[in-house]
Amino acid sequence: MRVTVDIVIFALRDWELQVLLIQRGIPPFEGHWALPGGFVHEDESLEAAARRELEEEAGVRDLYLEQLYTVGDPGRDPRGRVVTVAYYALLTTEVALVAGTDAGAARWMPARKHPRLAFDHDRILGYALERLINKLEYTTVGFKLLPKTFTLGQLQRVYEAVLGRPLDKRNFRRKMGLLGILTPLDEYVQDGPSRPAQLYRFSAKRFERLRDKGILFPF
Amino acid sequence: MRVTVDIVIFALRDWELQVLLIQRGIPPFEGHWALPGGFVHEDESLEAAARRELEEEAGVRDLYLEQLYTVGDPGRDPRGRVVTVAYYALLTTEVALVAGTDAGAARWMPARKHPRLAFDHDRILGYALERLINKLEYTTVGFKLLPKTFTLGQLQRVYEAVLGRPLDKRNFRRKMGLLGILTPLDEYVQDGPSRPAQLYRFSAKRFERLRDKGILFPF
DNA sequence: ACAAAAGTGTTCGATATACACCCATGT
DNA sequence: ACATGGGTGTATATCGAACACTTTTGT
Repeated sequence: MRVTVDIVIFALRDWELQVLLIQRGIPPFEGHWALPGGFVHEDESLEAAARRELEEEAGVRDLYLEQLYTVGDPGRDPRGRVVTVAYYALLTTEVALVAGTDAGAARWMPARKHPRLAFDHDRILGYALERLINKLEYTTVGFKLLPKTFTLGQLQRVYEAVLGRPLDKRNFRRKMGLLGILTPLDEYVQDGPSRPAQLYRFSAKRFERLRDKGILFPF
Repeated sequence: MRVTVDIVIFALRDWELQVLLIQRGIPPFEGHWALPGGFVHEDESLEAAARRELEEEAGVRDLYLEQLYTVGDPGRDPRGRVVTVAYYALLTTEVALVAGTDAGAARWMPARKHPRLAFDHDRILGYALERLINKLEYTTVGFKLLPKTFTLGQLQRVYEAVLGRPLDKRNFRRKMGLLGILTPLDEYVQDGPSRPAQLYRFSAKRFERLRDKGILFPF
């Protein structure tokens, strides 16, 4: 029985949630778009296989990676029995700028509006999106889509892009402030003709402390 | 690469959350307790394999089954590379009374207090317990541990057993009542010397309606 | 009579939501 | 001057947590 890993690679591009897809060059589903992935080697863990594929097919390392679901129906791959462990990955906005530029067949597409995918990859992508939305609300995955420092406006745009709906600026800032997991920096950036915005960074230490006290949610 | 399914079978016995474990008769880990499981056949789906093992090793059918996580580190099985898809199952209290009585090596043990398990099954069991606790709060898995009709006292004991802490009776009843997914029956049962308790059943239709309106949470 | 579980409301604090204006900057 | 995003507070509704007594039955 052959085992593969497929990866749903999410990133924010132009403040839209997108996924990196690969156009298949060989049958089955030749010409169709599909999730990047490949076979698991005999001597590597499932996660190592996923990271290797990420580097080979998207040219990225050091990102957030989480196992999603395993599909293995007989007949899902016309070539024979294949069990696929699906992962999803989150890229920061800077990394996403260079990801997938090597492989000619790779392309970013909107996560909610994309062509029919090969195999059962539509289902996997839908499930990944659902999981990401849920995790956004009770974990800190949102920060994984941004660089180390960011403005509150950028952070809110991440949440809006993933959730797919607008959020109230004042409520969003109050909630983030109450969590106490953001450290303001003495730096300001400006993007376009507007008032400069203060930079923040995610404070993992404070987050761990809160989580251990049971104030926040487990991962 | 060989693929197996292992199943964490939960049930309430004596109002305690227990798991069904199997004592291994052959190396490796001979004599150790382990999760029931076995190899996936070439022509069956992962879930079908899990259901087959449930019937073979525990003698149960028609239960709640949900995929949990997939482990596949090289070296986790000394016999060679094995990728294991873990599931967890919920048995109703009546079914649990007969489960595992055929296989001599099967035994129910408390979910939170059990011997060291073979392979990495301790981790899998811990993860299953965590998942069950989380799902209890935003889904209706709690009902899967009870027969079709039940009293509110029994339902509360299910929640307390899974969560591992006592709940306030009035708050519990009010919350359940507000959800509007319980249908009272014109039947009463009595267990011991006390006032008879009204029977209820879970109303899946109302639940679906609420969920579709976004009032309840997605599965 | 008493033991044991069923049944029933109110108060309070915390949390989520709705909502509008001034500020700093580039053009 | 104006367009653009940054930054700030209050009022209200909703939800979760704490808390005690009466009822019905078997022994």
